[in-house]
Parts: sequence; C-alpha cells; structure tokens
Amino acid sequence: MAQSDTVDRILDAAEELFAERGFSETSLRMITSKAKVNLAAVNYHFGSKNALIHAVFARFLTPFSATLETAFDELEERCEGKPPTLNQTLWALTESAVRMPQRNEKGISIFMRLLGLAYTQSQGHLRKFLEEEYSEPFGRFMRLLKDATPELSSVDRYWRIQFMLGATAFTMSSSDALIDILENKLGVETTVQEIASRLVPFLAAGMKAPDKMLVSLSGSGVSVA
Amino acid sequence: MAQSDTVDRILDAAEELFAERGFSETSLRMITSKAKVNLAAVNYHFGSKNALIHAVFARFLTPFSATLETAFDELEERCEGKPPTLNQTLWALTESAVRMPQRNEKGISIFMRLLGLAYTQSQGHLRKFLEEEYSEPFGRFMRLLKDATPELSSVDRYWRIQFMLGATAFTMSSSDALIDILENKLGVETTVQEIASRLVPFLAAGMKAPDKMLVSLSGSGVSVA
DNA sequence: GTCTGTTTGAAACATACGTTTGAAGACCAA
DNA sequence: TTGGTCTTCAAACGTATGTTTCAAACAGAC
Repeated sequence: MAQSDTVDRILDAAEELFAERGFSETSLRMITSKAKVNLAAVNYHFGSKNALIHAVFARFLTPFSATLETAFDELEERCEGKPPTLNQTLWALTESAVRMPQRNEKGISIFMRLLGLAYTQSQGHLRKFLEEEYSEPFGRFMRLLKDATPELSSVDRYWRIQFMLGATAFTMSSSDALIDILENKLGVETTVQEIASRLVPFLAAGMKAPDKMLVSLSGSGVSVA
Repeated sequence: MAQSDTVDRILDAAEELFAERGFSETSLRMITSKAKVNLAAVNYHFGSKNALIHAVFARFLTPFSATLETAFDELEERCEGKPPTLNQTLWALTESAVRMPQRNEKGISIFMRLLGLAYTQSQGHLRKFLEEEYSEPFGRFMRLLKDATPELSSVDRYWRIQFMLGATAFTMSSSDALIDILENKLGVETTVQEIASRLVPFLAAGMKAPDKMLVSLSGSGVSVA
C-alpha cells in the first residue's frame, strides 16, 4: 500500500460523484463512503472540500494541457508559419482530449462533464483556480481560433466560441445518456470518437456561418438565410 | 394587499436567487429574507422547497408554452402545408422567448438562465416535473425540426439537435457572466436578444453543415473541409 | 362586536453538513 | 525493542439547512 492509495481512492470517488451530481450536491460523506475511507481523510490529505475539488481538476487538467501544448506545437510546425485552419485547430483539440490515457471507459465523459460543471456551477473559487493554473493553453487555443477566423469581428468570435464550448461540454457531459437513448430509439451504437467526428463539422460550420441575423424582433420572423 | 402578495414576493425573490446561484446553493432563508416574508411562508404557501422550484418554472413556462403553440400555429398556417424551414422554426422559438411579457429588464435572461440550470443541474424532481407538464410543445418543436431537415439521417439529426440544445442551454445559463466578461474585455454592451440573434445563425449553419468527418482519429488530423 | 377561516410570526425541531479533535494504529529507522 | 512520524479512526463540534409547531394577527360575514 504505497504512498497513499487513500488519496487516489478519494480522487476517483470524488471525480465520479462530482460529475454525476455536481459539487454542492455531493457531500464528503458520500465521497468517503464510496471510496471506503474515513471521513476525516479528506481534510487530512487535502485540507478542505474546495481543495479536493481543485485536486480533482488538476489531476486530469495538468496532463491534458501538456498533451494539448505538444499537439499545438506539432500543428504549427506542420503549417510552416501559415495559421492553422479552423478545422485543424478543432481537430488538434479533439484528438488531444480523446487520446488522453483514461482511467476507465467513462473517463472522457467524466472529463467533459466536469469541465461543463466548472463553467456552469457558480463556484467562484474553482473559476479562479482554473484561470490561475491553466490560462496559458486556453489562451493559446483562443489565439489559434482568432487566427483561423480573421473574417469575424471580436464580438462575433467571442459569442461563437461560447456556442462551441456549450455544444461540446453539454453533449460530452451527457454522452453516456445520449448514447443509450440513441441505441434504444434507433438501435445504433456510437462511440465518443464518433460523436466528436460529428461535432467538429457542426462547430466549424457554425463558426463560419454568415453574419448575424438582422431581422427585427418585432417582425414576422421570416427567414433571411 | 390583495390575495397573497406574499406568494408573488416569494416567487420573485426565488426566481432571481435561483437564477444567479442555482437551486441547492439558494436557501429558503435567503429567499424569505430577500422577499421580506417569514421563513415559514414558503412551506405554508408551497409545501416544500421543491414545490417552490416547480412553481417558479410553472409561472413562466406555462404562458411561454402557450405563446409557443400559437407561434407554431401561425407559422404552419403561413406555410400552407409546406413544412416550415429550419430558420423559421428556430426564429419562432426565439421570438416567443424574447417577446414574453417580462416582469423587468432582467426577465428574459433569468428565464434563459433557469432553463439552462434545469438541464444542467441534476435535479431529478425538476426534470420529471418538466417532462410531465411540458412534453407537448417540446415534442412539436422536435417534429418541426425533423420536417425542416429531411436531408439528415435520423442519427445525424439526433446528434445535431443535441449540439444545438447544448450551445443554447450552456450559453444562456451563463449569459450574465458572459455579458459581463465581454463588457470588461471589449467594452461592448449586449442584450440577450442580441445573443439570440447571433445564436440562431450559428445553430442553423451547424444543422445544415456538410457530412460528418471521415478522417480517422489515428491520422494526422488534417482538415478535409 | 363576535365569530370563523386564513395568514403571519417567533421559535424550535431534526437532520445534514464541513471540519476538528485526540487517541489508536501502522510503518520504519536506529 | 524503542522512538518518532505519518496515517487512520470514531466521535464530537459548530453551523446551516428544510420543515413543523402553535399562538397571535388579520380578514370578511353575520
């Protein structure tokens, strides 16, 4: 029982419970009983519940951001000075996520779900932690997106990036349920990789969409294409 | 002080607090002290906290689904048998949301934020409540989407609808924060209506995107456009 | 004004939470 | 074996939660 198998058991249990129930809906008692460790172990090893949340994110975000950096390095090298296209940039991100070594088959969807929660649940401390620790790969991704969509105004790009994030986080975070529903309804089996291969063209098309609608909201709502 | 002004004060306070903090992060004591009513009033008038949550949703969702039904009626009438286009369908939904009579200027964003939370926070009772009460307009919207995208396979349509839901729910659920960030970074002020007017073309373009990528994930991730 | 049903009020209830405590156990070098 | 450090454990702490209680205040009908 090497250097604290307890720590990993807590992280595993916390990760899974946070992903399926959210942060404040998950108590330390749920975590410790799922992990089969004593209640006090969390505060002993991590200091507080908030620090545990940070540790859960750090465990997968740190290797992921390293993977992402090298993926971007390779991409930029292949492009020899020209800015990578939108498709290339999105694929670099997607591949890095999908290829991350997973602890189990649910790994990728837990990963995505946690990212979605980090954005959605108003945990001030978490947002600050993520900004401080991982602003660099995030900023780099944003710069790549900017260079890949020079035709967009800053404001348009800002919102469309939010739309992309939403579609991705939302879909991936409920991917298990959605895959099940699809199999029951249409009898089709799907993998996370396939979802990604459908998502990327959707996102790319959205990013490259024609300008925002100028239809007045008091009009009749007729399409303008 | 007509028939229970207390009930409305509670609903107003609860709506606002739920929208900005989420459900489990908002206590009854916060609600009653913001509403300036006695703590016991919530349980007296609504029965429980969960029932209050349902009441908050019902207050805006019931008139909204009525508005939506007539909007769809009008749309189908205008189309004289032909299926409405995707843009028309999305706009009918958006307009119905934006045109709803609002209690105040924050009304629409609270509305959206609550819808996002309903999807995002894993409140089992809420999801069941919404499914039981509002499955009809939802189902109709899905049927319209299907008729507006006959070129898509069932599987493609299924996933792309999830992507749309995600982009919408996610963006709307953090719309306040996103608007603030944009104002601080670029000095641009935005309304929820403007977000909607940017979101619809994004979604429409995504739905109409060319086929899914066939690039193998073990390849080099080169774009295929 | 008195009675009746409804609404409010202050206080308490039971429960769950995150955290702390201090003793017991495990482990390893000397 | 001894001594010291790190880890586990059961129990308790203080606080916050949703809910309940029951008396007081109120309203409208007679």
